[in-house]
Amino acid sequence: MVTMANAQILVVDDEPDILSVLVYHLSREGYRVTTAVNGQGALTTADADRPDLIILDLMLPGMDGYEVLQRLRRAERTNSIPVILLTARREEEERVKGFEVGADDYITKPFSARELTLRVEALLRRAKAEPVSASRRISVGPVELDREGHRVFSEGSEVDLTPLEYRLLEVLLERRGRVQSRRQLLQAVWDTNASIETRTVDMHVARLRTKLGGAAPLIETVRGIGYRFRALDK
Amino acid sequence: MVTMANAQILVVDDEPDILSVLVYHLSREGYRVTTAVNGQGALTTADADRPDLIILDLMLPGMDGYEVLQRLRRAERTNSIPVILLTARREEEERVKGFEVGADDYITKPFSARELTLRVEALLRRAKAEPVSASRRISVGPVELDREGHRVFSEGSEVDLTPLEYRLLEVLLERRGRVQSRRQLLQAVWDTNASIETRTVDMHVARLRTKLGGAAPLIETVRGIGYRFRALDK
DNA sequence: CGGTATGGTTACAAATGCGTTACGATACCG
DNA sequence: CGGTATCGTAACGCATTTGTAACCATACCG
Repeated sequence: MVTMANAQILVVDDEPDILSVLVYHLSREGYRVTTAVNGQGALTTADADRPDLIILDLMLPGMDGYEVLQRLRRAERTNSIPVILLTARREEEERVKGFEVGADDYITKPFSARELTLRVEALLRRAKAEPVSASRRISVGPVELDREGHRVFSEGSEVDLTPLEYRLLEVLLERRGRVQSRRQLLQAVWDTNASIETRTVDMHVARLRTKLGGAAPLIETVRGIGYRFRALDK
Repeated sequence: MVTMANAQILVVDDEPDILSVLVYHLSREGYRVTTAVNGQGALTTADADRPDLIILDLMLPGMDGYEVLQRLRRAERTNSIPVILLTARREEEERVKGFEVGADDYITKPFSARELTLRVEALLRRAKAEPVSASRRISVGPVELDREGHRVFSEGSEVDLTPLEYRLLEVLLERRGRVQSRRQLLQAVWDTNASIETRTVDMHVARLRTKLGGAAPLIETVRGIGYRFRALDK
């Protein structure tokens, strides 16, 4: 199976054994693999090579995985690259923290080769399928957006949005699962570099949230970074 | 080639020579042909026989071709019959006036048999194909639009619309459920890119709304975007 | 535990969009 | 040639939308 052939993957781990296992499996699947053994190297390589996916161990000497992820997410060149966190700890707390900082998926050690490739494939597929920009209808979880009719539904019933809220939701849905910085959202929603406070984004996100309703927050806050629409479907 | 075999064509001309030539060529192509030699006869025959096509000479004794055409268009039973105007004059002005009154095509004398049959075939084909793409009758909620009769009904009773209002409604109905920007409507209703203010659309939408009546607004405003006819049925 | 940063929430003035009315221009008709 | 219908534009006012500031709640940090 040559699913997402030729995708480039950056693997970050300081333990040689794990690193070599990862490289072996991924290469065997046909991926181009680059490596880094610490946070600084990971950031440099990510910025330079712009890999399609990053597999990041949380336990690193010096700068730990969370911080690496945070920095990746802060930089616009790298903040939309899917990241899989790798950790020995299975605790719920870790997962939550990881997702909050902007991870896309999680693998706990020990892992099977099958699990690894499945998750890698899933993420690459999602990233590739992302350009739904042209589709007439976007449907994510309980939210539906009908472009032709310019209407939005949440759990079946129509939601009345202002033009700006509509655009904001549209952008978030198009880029669901990926953290968007306030500046990115400003650029996408408010078009050109309008001189608008980044805090204004918060406002409209809040309004959107209440209008969309629902118990679980569909639009998640990634502290220090920005916002992200939960990737539920697929 | 027996393209649109068995179609019935009414030929209206007062000059025996031309009339016989027309009848000859058309009969040879397999069409059923009836004739009239003046306006009054043309109208009577058209109303009685409901031909599939009318070839109408502009120069007629008494009631001239324009008037015949105008009357054909006003009568519900005949106003959707394709008409080819026949004239000796090639002037642009004549063509324009003819099309304005509702002609579908134009043939200038002298004409070749080939030109005649080509145009006849083209029109018949178009008329026949039409009901496939555009139905003769659109019915959405309480509103009915009858293309044949060029009439509009709201909750059963007829509504008197100006030509422009009719066209606007037609476009909105055809694209019901989809938002149309003012610019899109301008293009669709006013045809060519006439230099018309987008706000003018609002005007006519407002007029349409009041004429259509009804409690719930059938034509919805999508703030910042345009208008949309409510998609009720299906 | 305070203190600080970050995000959520509320309030409000300014800007914008739209419905409406009025009116002039033009075409059509008797 | 006056009368009528149709249409495009301008102008006014109301309602909604929206950006900002201010204040409150919570998370993070030592």
